[in-house]
Amino acid sequence: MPKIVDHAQQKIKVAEAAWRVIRRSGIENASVRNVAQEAGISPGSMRHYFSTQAELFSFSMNLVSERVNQRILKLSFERPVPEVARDLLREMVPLNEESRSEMEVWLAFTSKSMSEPSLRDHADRVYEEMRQAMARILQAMVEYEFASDNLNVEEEAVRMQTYVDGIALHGLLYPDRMPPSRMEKMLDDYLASLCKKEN
Amino acid sequence: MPKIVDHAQQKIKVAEAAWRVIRRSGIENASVRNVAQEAGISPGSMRHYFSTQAELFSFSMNLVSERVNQRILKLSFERPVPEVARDLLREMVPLNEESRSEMEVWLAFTSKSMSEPSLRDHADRVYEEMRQAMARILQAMVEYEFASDNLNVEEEAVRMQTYVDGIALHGLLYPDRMPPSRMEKMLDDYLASLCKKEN
DNA sequence: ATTTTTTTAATACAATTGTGTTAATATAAT
DNA sequence: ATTATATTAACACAATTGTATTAAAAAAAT
Repeated sequence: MPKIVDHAQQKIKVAEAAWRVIRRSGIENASVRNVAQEAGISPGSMRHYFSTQAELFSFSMNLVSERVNQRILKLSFERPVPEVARDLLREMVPLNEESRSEMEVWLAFTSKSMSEPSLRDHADRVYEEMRQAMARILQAMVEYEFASDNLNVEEEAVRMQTYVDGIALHGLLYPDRMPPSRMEKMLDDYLASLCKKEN
Repeated sequence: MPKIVDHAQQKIKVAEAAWRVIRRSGIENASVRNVAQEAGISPGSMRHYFSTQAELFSFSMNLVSERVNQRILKLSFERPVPEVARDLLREMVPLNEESRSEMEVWLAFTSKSMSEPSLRDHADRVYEEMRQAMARILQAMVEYEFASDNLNVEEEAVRMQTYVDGIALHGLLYPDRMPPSRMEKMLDDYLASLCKKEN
């Protein structure tokens, strides 16, 4: 009957507008009206897709992690494990404008999640998923004998995540001293250090 | 003549109230009125110490880094370099409630600084100071032959800072998997890796 | 005790916020 | 063309925001 618009697509359009507002002016300026204007629709209209601001934030935060997830799942796993590991880690630091944008927004949401339990749940879930992905690739490195079987996989996964997130944070905040080339080198060096037996 | 109150002390009292509000409810709720109430004074009264909210934020952010600085300067430097290095790094991660509180607030300000140039300047300055402190301790480790003189001090300082900030971030956000004991171990392991010659 | 000056309290104001409500519009099926 | 309905625009409302102003209160010097 009426004007059929892709509901899901429209929500994504609005969420991406929210990202742009957050990047440009901070999450404290991501008001309903500002996001609607950025999305090119009326504020009242936006309420049709997100009846509350909390919903919009939750959806926008979810969409960030989903995008990263999709890129990771799109990686080819039919390759030597070290190559897969390298590409996996590279998806978790801001190497290009797209991932940089996502991670700036992610940092804003993560920071807000410290005092917002609803966002906190999602942040924790994503943290766990990432850690598990890292544990799996480490396990594979051990099984294919690229890494020593002395390696404590679970413990190393936490260390890896800490290391990678440190690189990502500095890549975001201090890109002059931590440009993409430096991030890649630090990731490569780290993976190389894992490949030496008996570390 | 009139009621003499320690102006500087009062500003600190207000800034610390701002910290508590930021920790409890996020920086977006650190309004003039909320902070004044937390400090136990009237909103109009607070304007005598901070005529604008931007001033309050700037002062509060400065106070955080000053506290960390003061603790670092209070360290005894008349000791074996590796001990000094260990204690220096331990001041840069949330090992106790005091530093945890400071760093939670610091993360909030740092995150806000991404879209607030005024705060950004201070964040960058502190980043440089910390990196230089790390470079100095690394230089000392080389000079006293605890570390190989092959070590590129400036490059390693960036790596060290990235590593330490990663630990601090995970200590803040995921204290279950990154408790103080784990942070200490990761710092110790890192320093030990520097002490092996020819790395 | 009086005076001087800092500090506080109380209000005011326009702007912006999140959230509702309601009337108008546009679109696709009949 | 008519109709049914999804979509939009416009406005309303109370709450909160930063900032400003003004009168009351408090305290220390004389």
